[in-house]
Amino acid sequence: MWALSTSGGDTAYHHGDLRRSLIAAARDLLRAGGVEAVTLREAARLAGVSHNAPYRHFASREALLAALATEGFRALRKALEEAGRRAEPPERLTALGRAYLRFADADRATFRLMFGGVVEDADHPDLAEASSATFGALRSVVTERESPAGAERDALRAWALVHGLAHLVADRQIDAARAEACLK
Amino acid sequence: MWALSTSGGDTAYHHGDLRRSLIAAARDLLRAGGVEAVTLREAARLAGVSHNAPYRHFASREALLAALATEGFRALRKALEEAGRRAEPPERLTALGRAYLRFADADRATFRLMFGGVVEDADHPDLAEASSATFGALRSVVTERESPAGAERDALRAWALVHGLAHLVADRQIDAARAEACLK
DNA sequence: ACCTGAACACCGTTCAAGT
DNA sequence: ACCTGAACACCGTTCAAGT
Repeated sequence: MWALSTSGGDTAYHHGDLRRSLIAAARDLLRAGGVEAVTLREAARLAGVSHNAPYRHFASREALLAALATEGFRALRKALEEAGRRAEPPERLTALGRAYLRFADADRATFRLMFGGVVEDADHPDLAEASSATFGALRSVVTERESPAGAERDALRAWALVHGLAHLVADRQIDAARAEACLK
Repeated sequence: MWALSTSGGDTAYHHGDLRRSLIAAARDLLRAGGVEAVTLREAARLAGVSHNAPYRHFASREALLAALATEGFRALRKALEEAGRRAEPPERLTALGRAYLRFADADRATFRLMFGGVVEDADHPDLAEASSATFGALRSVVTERESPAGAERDALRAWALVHGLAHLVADRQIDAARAEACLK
């Protein structure tokens, strides 16, 4: 009866897309109401399945949150890499900073989930990998022009400045334009 | 029968200390398990009252969280002011930065609650006031030595740097000593 | 004033069962 | 494999009632 539904719309999750549907639903909940609004039962409801079906794809609510954070780190990494490709060394660092700030501004809730401490990296290997790959992309650009003494400290300072600005933007304490003006 | 208990220990909350007991209990829960571990029912249990008694002092769970964040901002402000009093202008800014980082390191969970976006400043007047008073204390020191063009941007940069370092410390991505080394 | 117990609509998670 | 319904122990919040 629904053997044909693979190709058609509403019931696609019956054939392997439930994971994706749940992540999409959870992302909507996150953006609308923050971490505390993300519940397995509501995500299941939005995906049109029973409250129990999510456990076929996520071991726990935290695993679903970890998947959202993982996707966030991948998207941020992609944005950083694209910004890096579009600029040459003197301005490259600024371009990455701008991409970082735009990410935080465009998806505040995901940014907060990524850095809010609700999901522990250590408990979710995919998340740990995505997060360190993102920092690797950032670090390689931040250190590319320096090697003398103090380089490591300068790199950390640059990272902290951008990260702090991003948090202030995500918290709506300053706006994105003022933050970008600080990138020099 | 318990008319005398005002002066004595366990049942003091029956006479006006319940609010304080609940905050203390909530603080323990926050430090032990993060925001999501703070529940009204568990705080009530720790304080030795029925699950319903907290509503005499807090309109909602969020109001209890707001009280914790408010106390956090007051403690941070006090730490910043003391640091400022103990140092003179050239080093004063660094001293404040150090105090900020030590606060984030010593009470990561509270720092995250204060800046994690779970409680909205706008919904809690006391919190809004405590938070802006804290930023005022910071801002006055950050701008005291400069007035020429670019001063506002430099002040924001200094704030963002310290704030970013503090988040990285709270997230355990760098340790407090490395962060302090970045304050110059 | 401050506290209690029962009640309601939610959660996350587990289990036995259906296709 | 993937999904369902019932069940359990939790929540936040409200209400009627006790002292």
